[in-house]
Amino acid sequence: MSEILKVLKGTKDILPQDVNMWHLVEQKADEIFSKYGFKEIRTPIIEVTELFSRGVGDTTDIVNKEMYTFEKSDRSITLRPENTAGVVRAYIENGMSRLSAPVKLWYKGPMFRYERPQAGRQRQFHQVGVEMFGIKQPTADAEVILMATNFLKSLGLNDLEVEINSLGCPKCREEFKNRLKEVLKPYLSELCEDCQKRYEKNPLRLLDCKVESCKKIFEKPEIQEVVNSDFICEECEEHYTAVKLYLDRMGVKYIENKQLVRGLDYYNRTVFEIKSNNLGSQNAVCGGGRYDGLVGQLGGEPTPAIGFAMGMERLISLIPKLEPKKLDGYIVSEHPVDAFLFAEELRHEGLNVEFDLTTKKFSKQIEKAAKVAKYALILGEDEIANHCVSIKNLEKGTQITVDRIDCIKMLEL
RNA sequence: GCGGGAGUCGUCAAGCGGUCAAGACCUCGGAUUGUGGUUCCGAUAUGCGUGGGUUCGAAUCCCAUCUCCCGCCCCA
Repeated sequence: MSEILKVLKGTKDILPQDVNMWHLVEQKADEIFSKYGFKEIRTPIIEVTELFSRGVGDTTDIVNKEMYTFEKSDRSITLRPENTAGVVRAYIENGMSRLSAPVKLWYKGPMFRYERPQAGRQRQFHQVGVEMFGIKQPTADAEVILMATNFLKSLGLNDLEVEINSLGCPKCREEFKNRLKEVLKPYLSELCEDCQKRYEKNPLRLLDCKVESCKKIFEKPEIQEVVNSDFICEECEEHYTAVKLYLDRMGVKYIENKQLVRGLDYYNRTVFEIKSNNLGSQNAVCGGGRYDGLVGQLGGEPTPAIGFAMGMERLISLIPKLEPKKLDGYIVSEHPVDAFLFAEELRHEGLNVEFDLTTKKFSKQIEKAAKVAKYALILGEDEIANHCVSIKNLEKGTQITVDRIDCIKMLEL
């Protein structure tokens, strides 16, 4: 197969037989998010590169090695690797801070990351996500998490686990980082290469290293003490406790996971993930958290905010396949003009109808009808002469002949 | 970016150095000249991811490359 006949690595065609799954996810997103007052927003797929380096954070892998970036008329442009930065940009640029808080937005669409593809990970993938601006109270955190679980339930996904954690605010997190670095300093040379990098870049990520030798070091009592200490300040603690209380009252089951550290720099306080055991190693279907500093950091009025994103491919892989939809009717006739006219008539009435464009033999047309439609609509000599149609129910095998005017009523039954 | 496995018709697959590359499903045509989903017959890979090499001979061996899968990393 020549190069031009292959999709690019890490990209996929979404084929007709799977599109109904995508529609289902999109339609449920619209339905559920609307119930909570979220409005859809569509932002461009390309943005100025700096939006991501400043927004997502230039210590992250996403920005450092995974962006599709190119130059055009002296500007550095990037295919969005995620959509929070873009939505925040739109929020600021369109003056949405003047709107009455909360401003609740949701989006869906393709994202691009130059990564090594594997199960549940593509270079072009799709996310549905939400962002809520202007509410610092823990009710916002709880509402967003609750909505995420309800959305997943509406797709029939029940055996998922919600994990939550609090990263504290910049102040208390900084203190924690320093304490962590201090206690790890003596072992720095024993840590794996990645951890040594993380030590400088993002010490919080050290905690979920999978290398055995690192794990052993982290098990040392003096380190465990720091890891398990409740480093977050009183205000953050209060916020976190309230979030958990609301979740408890709303019946949302969750697991607290102190190791849960999201990879994007902008998060603070509440972070959460929703995981499935049926996804292999890329097991998160949803990830999100609070990012109170981002709007200000990008040049807007400081505005608290919280959101999440879900991987649509991962969602769809968890949903049982839907049966493809059949046509309402397939017109069987050896007289193309009559078939054509009748098909159009029915289409105008809102029915999905096809007829045989090649005028094959009668029995072949019936066979085709049985494959693609619920009813065969037979227009033979007699029917044409009497302006009627024979309707054959292809599941039951029954057949009746009616006046064409009554056909639509019959099909709707 | 780093490890491991795999690539034979649209799909699932047999073949593992020596005729014409099994078979099944799908698709198409016929048996059936106005009635299908059962049955029967027939068609469909000068080709075995791609490019080199070894050999009298290669889908089968070797090298490279691409892609997919699994793990690491990272994340949705």
